[in-house]
Amino acid sequence: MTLNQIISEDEVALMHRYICEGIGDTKRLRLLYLVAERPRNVTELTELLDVTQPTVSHHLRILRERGLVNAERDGTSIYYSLGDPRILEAMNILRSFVADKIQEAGSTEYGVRSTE
Amino acid sequence: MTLNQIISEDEVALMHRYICEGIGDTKRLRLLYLVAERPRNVTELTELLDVTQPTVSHHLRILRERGLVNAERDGTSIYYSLGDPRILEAMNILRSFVADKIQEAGSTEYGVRSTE
DNA sequence: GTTCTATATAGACATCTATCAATATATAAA
DNA sequence: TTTATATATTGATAGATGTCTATATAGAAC
Repeated sequence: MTLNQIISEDEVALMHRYICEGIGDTKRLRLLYLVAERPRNVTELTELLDVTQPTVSHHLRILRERGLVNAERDGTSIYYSLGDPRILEAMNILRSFVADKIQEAGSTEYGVRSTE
Repeated sequence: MTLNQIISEDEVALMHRYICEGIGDTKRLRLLYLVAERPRNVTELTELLDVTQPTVSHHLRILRERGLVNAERDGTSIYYSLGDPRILEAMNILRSFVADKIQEAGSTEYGVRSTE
C-alpha cells in the first residue's frame, strides 16, 4: 500500500477502527495527550480525568488494543505511554487546523461548550 | 496558543468537537478521502457510499460545519471539496501508522471485518 | 406560473457506547 | 496465608447518533 494510491474501502474501515474509534471520545483524546507528555499510571490518569477508575481502564483498553498507547507494569501500577510518535504528530497538525478555525470564528459561534 | 504548550481541557474539547466528531464515522472518513481526490457533488457521493442521499447530506453537513469540507453550488448541484490540506496530511500520517500496525499483526488478528 | 432535478431538513427508530457500581484479578507486604 | 493496593472485567443503563422515510427547499428549463 502506498499513500499515493486511492484509498480503498477496506483501508478506510481499518483507519476508522484504529484511529477514529480510538480517538473518537473526549476522554481518550485527553488520555493520549496526557500520556504523550510522560508515562502515567491509571491512578494518576483517573485523578486527572474526572471519571471513575473502571471508565479510565475501559478507555485505556481501547487505546491499547489499537497500539495508540503502550502499557508497562511496575509493581502493582501500570504505566501507559504513547504508542507511536506519529499519533502526536498527526494530532498536532489537526490541532493547528482547529486553532485557525477558532480564530476565524472569533471564538464565538462554535466555541467551548459550557459543561459536558 | 502554541503547540508546545500543554493542551488544556478546553482545547481538547474543541479538538474533539471539530476533528473527532467530524471524522468519527466510517462514511465521513470515506467522504473526506473522496472529496480530497477531487470535488464531487452529492449525487456522485451518494452513488459511491451505499447509503441514502439524506444520510450523505447529513454527513456532509457535519463535515461542513467543522470546515473539514467546503461546499460550492454549481446550478442545482453542490460540489464538495476538502476544507484544508492539513486534514489529508494528518490522515495520511495516521494511515501510515495503521498500515504498520496491520503489517505487525500479520493482517489477521485485527483485520478487516467481513461486513458491516 | 409548472415541472424536473438536486440537495437539505424533520422526525422516528434502532444501534452503539460511555458511564457507573460491583466484582475479579494481580502484585506486594506482612 | 492474609491484607492492602492497583488495575481490569462484568453487567446494566442512559444518552448519543447513524440511518431511514417523508417532506421541504432551491435552481433550471419550459
